[in-house]
Amino acid sequence: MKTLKIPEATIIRLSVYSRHLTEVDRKGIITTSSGNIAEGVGVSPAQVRKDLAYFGEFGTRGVGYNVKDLRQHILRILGLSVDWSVSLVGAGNLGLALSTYKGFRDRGFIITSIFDADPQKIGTMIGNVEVMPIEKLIEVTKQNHTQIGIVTVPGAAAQEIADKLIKAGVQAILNFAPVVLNIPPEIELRNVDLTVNLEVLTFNVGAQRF
Amino acid sequence: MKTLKIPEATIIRLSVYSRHLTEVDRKGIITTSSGNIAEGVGVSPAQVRKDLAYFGEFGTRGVGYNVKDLRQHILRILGLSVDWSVSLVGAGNLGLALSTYKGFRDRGFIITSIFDADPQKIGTMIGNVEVMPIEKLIEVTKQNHTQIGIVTVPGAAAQEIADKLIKAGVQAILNFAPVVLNIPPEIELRNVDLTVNLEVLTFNVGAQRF
DNA sequence: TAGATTGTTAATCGATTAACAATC
DNA sequence: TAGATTGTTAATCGATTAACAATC
Repeated sequence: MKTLKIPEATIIRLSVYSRHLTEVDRKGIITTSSGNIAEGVGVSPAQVRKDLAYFGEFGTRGVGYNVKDLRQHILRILGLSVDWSVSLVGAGNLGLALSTYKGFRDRGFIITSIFDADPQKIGTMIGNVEVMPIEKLIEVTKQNHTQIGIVTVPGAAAQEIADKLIKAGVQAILNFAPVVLNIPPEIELRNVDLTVNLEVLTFNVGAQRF
Repeated sequence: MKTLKIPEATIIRLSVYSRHLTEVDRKGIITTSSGNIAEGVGVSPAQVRKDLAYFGEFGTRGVGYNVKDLRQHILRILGLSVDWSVSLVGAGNLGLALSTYKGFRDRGFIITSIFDADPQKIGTMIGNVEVMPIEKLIEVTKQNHTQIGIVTVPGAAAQEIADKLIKAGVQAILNFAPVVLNIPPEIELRNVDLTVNLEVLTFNVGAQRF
């Protein structure tokens, strides 16, 4: 099996392209080009073609790309031709926000279970999902064959929760806790670090100092 | 003025190093090394030294780094030796979560005003900040000399809000709306794209296909 | 001094950009 | 055919890693 390594930046851009194509399709436009896409998302046309070239030939020389087709191809590449079951751990404000975030369901991410340590929260409903105690995390996540865990607990609890999620068989974790998690290499991990993002901004605002 | 360009990846890592050093300092440890830091945050020692070398010499050969000193140096580099005023626009669940996020205040990011388009929300309090109408955004943000805007409105409204923030004089925008914003080059912009992050995970989980 | 660890240079690796032949 | 646009190769640019002299 060919394991050509693909830049992560390419994957991020593909996700953005697909969202752009959804918009373009909604406008009823049939055909587009690397130049159009590039303009729509703020990259170069060569970048668009290079990114797509990792996965095949989706266009027609002299013509461009069929919008619907290309969109479908990219969704399939990203693994979005099927739904994904997600366990969310930590029903604080951020967990609540993510649980009710429309964008996830639109892309096929279904939050099938929510867990929290706070007895006050257990049994309450978020959307149509009941908040369950952490003690049920492994059992329920296993039962649902859930592939993805989202961690929105405080930093101090995050490693323990990640360990439980992995024990429950998830293949990927999206971590919002501001800590470096220790995770076996076969588990996919991404960190969304809210303060780090602000700090890149403040560095750049003052960057003329260097 | 020397304008040595510094990789964005370096800035992100510096932020993580500083957080790690806060922990180490809390444990009462006086001296550390690039090897210790590297182990703590999951990078190589050479990477740590290289990142620091962009900004000066902070260590002692044969000895290592003073924890408190290095932490302070990094915070200053990141622009965190002063507080930053933040305007948050969009008081939905995500806006609420960010408004009450302890981690921001801990690093010197003070949310000084919150705006929303929903008349139902206007006048309600989030923490000790009153939700104001969008019509007041420019005036209040200017008055406060706010440097940073956080956008947590729906995608369709995001560009308009970004324009207003820029008109109000912010220097940086953290955008959570899943759209590509059009922003003048002198304004710093970072996008936190929640679905894109999940999609990088699903791609990687299925990546053996390529 | 001997051992440890930095700061820095050179080598490697990887990603982006530019150019253009292929082809609709 | 002439014009347009892809797919792909080569050139460039940038970031990471490895190695080591400096030095505490």
